Amino acid sequence: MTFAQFSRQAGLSRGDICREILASHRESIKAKKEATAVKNLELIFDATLALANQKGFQAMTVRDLSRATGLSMGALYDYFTSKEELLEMVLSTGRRVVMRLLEKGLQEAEGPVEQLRSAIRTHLFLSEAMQPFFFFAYMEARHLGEEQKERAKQSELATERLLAEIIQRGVKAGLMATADHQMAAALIKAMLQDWYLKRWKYAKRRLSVDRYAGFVEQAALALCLAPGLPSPCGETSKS
Amino acid sequence: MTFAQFSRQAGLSRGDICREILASHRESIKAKKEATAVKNLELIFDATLALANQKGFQAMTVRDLSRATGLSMGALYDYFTSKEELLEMVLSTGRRVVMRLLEKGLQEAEGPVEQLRSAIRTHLFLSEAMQPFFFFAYMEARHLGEEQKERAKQSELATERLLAEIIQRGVKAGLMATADHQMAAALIKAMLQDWYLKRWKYAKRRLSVDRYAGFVEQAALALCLAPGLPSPCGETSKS
DNA sequence: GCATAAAGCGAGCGAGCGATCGCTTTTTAT
DNA sequence: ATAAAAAGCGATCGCTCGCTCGCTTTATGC
Repeated sequence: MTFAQFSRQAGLSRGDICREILASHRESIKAKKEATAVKNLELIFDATLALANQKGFQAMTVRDLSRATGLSMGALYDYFTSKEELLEMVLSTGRRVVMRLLEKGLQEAEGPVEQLRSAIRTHLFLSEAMQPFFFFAYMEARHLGEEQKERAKQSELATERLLAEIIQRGVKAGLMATADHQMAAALIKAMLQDWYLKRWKYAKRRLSVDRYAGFVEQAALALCLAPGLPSPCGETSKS
Repeated sequence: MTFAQFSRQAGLSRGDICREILASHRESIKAKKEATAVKNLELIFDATLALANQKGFQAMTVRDLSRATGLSMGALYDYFTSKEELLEMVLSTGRRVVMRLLEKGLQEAEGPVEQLRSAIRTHLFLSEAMQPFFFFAYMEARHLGEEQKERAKQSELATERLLAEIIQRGVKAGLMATADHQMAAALIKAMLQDWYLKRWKYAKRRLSVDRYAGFVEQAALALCLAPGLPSPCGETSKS
């Protein structure tokens, strides 16, 4: 699977996402006509991600947002009740879309090794297609309230667990060998996240997400398949 | 080398660091007596890192800092001329200390494999000893002015290059095999950074930095020594 | 074409920010 | 004990922020 193939089948247009936001915040959004509401929500969300990723959500002012969208202060507040709610809208909607696509992309592979490859590619392609959102969610998570911050941490742990369980199945099937499947998953996750956190670095090197995915796959398999290396926690591998 | 050994020999007390800050900003700091200045600089820097890592530097107010340090607004401004200068003071001093210790820690290993191990451990132990600073520098880098932001990027690339050069020497010596030493270095760096970025996760698991270092070492060697895997960029390994 | 609803506007509000400075308290030296 | 120097203080300033609301403009239905 390449990124081009993934993009074609994922079908995550901004319009669809904004329609979803509209549906889940119908009562607090003043606009009555769907076409108008979706058009402005697209403007607002694009501008929010662009501005916040450049200078941080706290440093971004609602007046900045007004300038970037072409909407007045008053018009903006027809779509959210406070700046904090805007943050929460972006994050909760994004998280929902990501979770849906991640689970969908994983059901199709069979065998632990293929599942690991699939999980790596799906995660990378998703973070490529929604890079501004992924970066935003990572950097702004600590500015959230306690319950929202907890959800962000749970989201991180959930994707790590997903990787760990694949590796655990691989070990049980005798296809993989690692001293600690949770730790292996954590290291793989760190490599996956580097793609959207260090975009500037990889963009400068003209490295495509397909090639990056290839490297991470190779590294992950070297890590999980490697036999006989001394285990750092005192046990040897289980194979 | 363990973290305990590293801590003993590194000798980076807060007092020493603050004395260094004082020396490099002597003209703009109003306090005349060194003892007083160092004591207050310690208060200010500790509180700044704690507050900024909890809510972000932008969201932290100088009044928060006043409350946390027990110093008045006026007294604080005897130690920096603006909130922005405070940010720059913390980052530039931290960067200087880190660079000095990193280079010092690396001169003592011989042979590419031992140098790679040493680089991994030194980086991890340093980020453990100065975790608040590392986290701060990572998260606040984009709030800096353009020239400071450029220095932060250069710093990131410098440590990556350091790893890449070790791997390149290992390949030339026939001890390592990888399709792309720069990419291998980038992935190792991502694993190193995860330690101070996801502190909450590893703390909850009661994972020591020594054990984490063992895992990363194992992963890095699996990545660099792995023979015969198909290269994702179309060439086979050079060995 | 007109009445009504929907959408959009932006000056203005109070709050809280970074930063200042004339004054008081503490320390030091004689 | 006293004068000078150093350190510490916090009310106050100008400014910008998030947010509001009465008004204008645009779209819709008959």
